[in-house]
Amino acid sequence: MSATDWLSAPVRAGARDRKLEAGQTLFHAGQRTGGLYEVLDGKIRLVRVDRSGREAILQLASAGDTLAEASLFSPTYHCDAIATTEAVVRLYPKTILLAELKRDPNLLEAFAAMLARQVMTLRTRLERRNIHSARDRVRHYLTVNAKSDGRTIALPGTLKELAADLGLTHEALYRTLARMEADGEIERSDGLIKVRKTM
Amino acid sequence: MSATDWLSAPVRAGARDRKLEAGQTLFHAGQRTGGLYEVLDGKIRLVRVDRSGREAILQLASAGDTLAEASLFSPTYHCDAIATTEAVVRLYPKTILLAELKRDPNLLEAFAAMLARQVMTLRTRLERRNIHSARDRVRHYLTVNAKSDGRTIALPGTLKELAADLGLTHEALYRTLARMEADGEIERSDGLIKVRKTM
DNA sequence: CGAGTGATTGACTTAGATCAATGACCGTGG
DNA sequence: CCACGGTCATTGATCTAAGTCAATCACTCG
Repeated sequence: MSATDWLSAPVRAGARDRKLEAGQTLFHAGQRTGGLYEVLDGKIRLVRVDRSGREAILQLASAGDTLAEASLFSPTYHCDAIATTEAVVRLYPKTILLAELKRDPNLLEAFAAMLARQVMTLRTRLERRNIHSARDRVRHYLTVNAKSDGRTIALPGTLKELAADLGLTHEALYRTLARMEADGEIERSDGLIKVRKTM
Repeated sequence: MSATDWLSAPVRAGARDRKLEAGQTLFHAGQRTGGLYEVLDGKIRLVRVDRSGREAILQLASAGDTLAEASLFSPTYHCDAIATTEAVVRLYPKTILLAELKRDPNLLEAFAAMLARQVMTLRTRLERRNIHSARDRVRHYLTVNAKSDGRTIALPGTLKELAADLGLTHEALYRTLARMEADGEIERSDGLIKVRKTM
């Protein structure tokens, strides 16, 4: 389920961990690419900085996320990576990883499959952001993430995290869920949401 | 630059085009996967339908977009694909494509590279949606899409399309650009936007 | 020339952001 | 063992930016 479980033993063996202080730079634009990073702890932000010093965040990676996949296929980085908090990252060096991908077609296929899945879920999340109403956005999340029974949804983390994922403030999400529950559209119990039968 | 220029000649040779009327189904969930689709004309929506018949759009694919990459690695589809308008799609059959990917590591690498790039741009667009202010969202777009001079941005299509990409109504975008121009932050000329030097 | 679309601006409304406060819970260190 | 700091969950009040509705002008295309 994790973003890196497709990696083979030889690649894992070559991994190196690195600890970063808050504010420390992991790499910057123009630098030679090192490989694939996995965030083990903390938060790393990938940013592009324009002439006037404004930062545009390209990705905010938290524990479990992977970063700079595209850098595997590029000689240099095109953005800066900076630790937003104290953080630990794991580097799978490009040389080993690319060699392994070349040597082992199954690994490459697993890599491609993982990327394809990511593309799919990212597109879905982006599509969800096109929905303006908070309630409909929650409904979209619920129908997309329902288990096989089509009714039950397990919340992966806190509601605050879900709110961030949905692009809502946590207050807005709390209110929306409260209203949906009051209207009998959903039922809540600890980490679960059940959608009531709509007839 | 197109989403399919990584495809090799043998794969292209096996492609088949198909025309769809508006409302017609391309495939539905549970059906055996056919391969990789490219939208040549019109719009196709990928939807998951819940018990009560509500549709949740997973992707809205327009001409030039590719769809169902992940289905290459799955035996059955997990959503429905329906033509929203009259449309033409090109199918690169799974059997040929997978065989070619297996046979030709360079092709597989090109495929992975394309997917990795897509992941990157999708993440960037998603990150942009986390910005609430219309003006800051436009600024994010401008800094991310600036040419090498860091000032000039070529608009790929119409402003309406850009507005949709940014997750704004076209009115909101027009107003925001007008205000930014009035404030001297940008200059506009036909299909170009220039960011004024900020000191 | 009329239909269709993009660009633009105005007026009005509202949903969600923002600010603020509270209670529950949890781990921890004295 | 308990007080304390921290975070999550929740709700209230207020405000505003962006959505919605609407009208106009410029263009293009058949």
